Amino acid sequence: MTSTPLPVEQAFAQISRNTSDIVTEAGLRQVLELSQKESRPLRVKFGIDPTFTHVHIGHAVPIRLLHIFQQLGHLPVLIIGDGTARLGDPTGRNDQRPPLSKEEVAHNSATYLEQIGKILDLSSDVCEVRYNSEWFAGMDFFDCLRLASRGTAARLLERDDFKKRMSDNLPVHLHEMLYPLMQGWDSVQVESDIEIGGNDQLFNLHMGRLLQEREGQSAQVCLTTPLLLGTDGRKMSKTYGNHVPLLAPANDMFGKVMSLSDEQMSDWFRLLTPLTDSEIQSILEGHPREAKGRLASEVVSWLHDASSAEAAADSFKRQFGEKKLPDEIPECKLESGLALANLLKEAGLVGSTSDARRMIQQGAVKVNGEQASDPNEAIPLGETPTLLQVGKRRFSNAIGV
RNA sequence: GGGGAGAUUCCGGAGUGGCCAAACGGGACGGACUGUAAAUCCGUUGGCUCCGCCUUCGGAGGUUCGAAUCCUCCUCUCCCCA
Repeated sequence: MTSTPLPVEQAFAQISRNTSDIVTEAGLRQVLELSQKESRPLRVKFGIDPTFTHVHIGHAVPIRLLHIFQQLGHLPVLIIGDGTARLGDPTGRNDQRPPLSKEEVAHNSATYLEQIGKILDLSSDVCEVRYNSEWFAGMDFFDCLRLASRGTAARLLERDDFKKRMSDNLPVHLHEMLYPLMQGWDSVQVESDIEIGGNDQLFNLHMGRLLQEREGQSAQVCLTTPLLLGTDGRKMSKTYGNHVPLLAPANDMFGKVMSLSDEQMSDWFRLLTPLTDSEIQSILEGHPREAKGRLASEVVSWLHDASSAEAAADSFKRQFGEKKLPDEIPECKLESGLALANLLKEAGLVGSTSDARRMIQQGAVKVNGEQASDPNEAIPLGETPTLLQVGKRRFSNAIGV
């Protein structure tokens, strides 16, 4: 993955295109120059807490920046926060995170690496993966006190979410205040030259600088990436259902990107594809549907591969553009003569017979292409598959047993 | 140590004896339309042997013809004062 180093200014431009804050720009130029002069790869830290299992495409933005560094010949240092996860990052939250069990943390860590591996080359010669329990697990109470003595209450209370909670009379727990210090301590431990984080991480990133200086290291450069909004333009979040999971199958991922609202396209192009600004510009001047199709193809070929992207684009066009059947319809073997509502449930197309009845009532159900209206109709099944369809996206070929 | 608030259907959050399978918002799903799984509009959103029946409102009991709503105990959350 290592390539010949780019001139500093070129690298700088490529990096800054994908960041929202750079602390400091001069510092960034300086480490890039130093790295080139000493031909030493920069240690670029990125920490994630394994607090949940599904990584989505919004999380991919900083990881993609990490990958850009990797391609420039630098060394990503991935910190799996199995220590900090036990505490939980209070950033942006107005309540405490529930503490996670050891088992949950271990499970989440494993799924994280799988997902991140889609974006970043995790081979040990081009990437360093560290678990921060490595240094936190062995600290005793006096070590904690020593760490705590590095920060001041006033400084920690500058944080927005702490400040807000204090003024709203919501609790701010002592251990939460230690979180930024822990993240900063990670930087000291891995001697990072640069740390990347989402743009809500700036405060925590700064702690790394502070602690590194106290320990006699040079302060890391902090880079934050812009926030990628969800498909509907709101903050990307699972509860809004507006995210794209990194592990989504190609067809699904393609469709999800196609459901992006038009206004989001330009950001998504910039933050998720390698296209240049002028290329993006000209794509956006064309038809929005074509542009979105291009975006979807780019994203799918990035996270899957080019041929899946092509296949996904084809089947999307066929299924939704021309309203034809998808190319693969799952089969199920069922008893012949069941009432339609029960048949749909057995085929797994609906969650319950009540649900089936509702769908039929709403005109969503087709049997062999014919709209069905009677939930009690007995459906004979034979060796020739009977095509069951619920809505535009649920299909099954039923065969009698 | 003292005082107070609360646990509701996927989520948030109404409801404080019958009109409650439970408002409203979010999410999800369906239909129409289209430029697409955009946008917009309309509708659905506990289960079943479905014009009727069954099980839900933290857990266990109790009062009542009738309880998400009242009482008792339990579990768990949260706030304020000290």
